[in-house]
Amino acid sequence: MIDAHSGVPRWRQMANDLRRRIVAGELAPGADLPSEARLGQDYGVGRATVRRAIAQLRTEQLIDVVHGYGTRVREDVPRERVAVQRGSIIRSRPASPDERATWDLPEGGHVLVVMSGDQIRGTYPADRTDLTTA
Amino acid sequence: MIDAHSGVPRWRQMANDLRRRIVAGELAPGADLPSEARLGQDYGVGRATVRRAIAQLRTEQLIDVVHGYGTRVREDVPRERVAVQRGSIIRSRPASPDERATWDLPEGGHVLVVMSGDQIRGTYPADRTDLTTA
DNA sequence: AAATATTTGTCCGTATGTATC
DNA sequence: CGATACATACGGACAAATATT
Repeated sequence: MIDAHSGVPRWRQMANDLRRRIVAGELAPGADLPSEARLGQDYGVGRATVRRAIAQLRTEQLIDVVHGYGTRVREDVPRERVAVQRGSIIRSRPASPDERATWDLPEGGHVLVVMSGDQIRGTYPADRTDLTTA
Repeated sequence: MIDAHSGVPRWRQMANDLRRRIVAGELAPGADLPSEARLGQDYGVGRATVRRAIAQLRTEQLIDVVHGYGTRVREDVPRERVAVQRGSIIRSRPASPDERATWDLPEGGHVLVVMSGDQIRGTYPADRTDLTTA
């Protein structure tokens, strides 16, 4: 499964393979991934490499990791719809540490910022919000 | 600077401190951060810990890292304004690997997706785009 | 052009701590 | 309490990209 001499880093080959299995539905939403130790055996790599691959899928928000439990394929969350006024400017940027704590956002989580002129009209967690321009 | 017994992981204390220095302007946009080796000496931690802190600031898109060169505080890029039609739905989600390659997005980079009904009207790199609801 | 130094990237092993079951 | 699993942290080694001499 892993070609150590392909020039592609092993952690990336591993992340690519896991991503493919997730997108294909082989690893369905809500399903548990094998443990880090098991993945290391399956792919023939050390734990640091496993964790690098897991970290990648995490920033892509394809999986959720729970300390002491394991790793799960992320399930779709119903998105709340927020109407924005005409003339608004909409921006997506990485959440600050405070914002991550406020909304329990994952690593790399973003927020949607709605502005009017220089005034900030609202800030919303990007992973569970859709903006509508009614 | 680092309290090994505070309960807060050392990499997080380090990331917090570097973030503070960046936001305060002590490390200005475009400025080079010290090398990993130097940071390790300054904070009294190993290289793995330095790299974990750096990775954090990277997902927060506060810094850019160039292989073989070093780490720089990210500079503000002018954002392109894209007008969206009334009735559109706007969503921000993590970029796929293909999208990251297309727009040269950093790890954890997002895209803004503009939809009308179930039709996708446009996809834009979130770090250099503002949407306007004219 | 070429060799050298610097710096980040990858990968491994090991140990210990902490959360969940 | 014990077993399992993820989190933190160190050390070492070599590869690859960049900059300098």
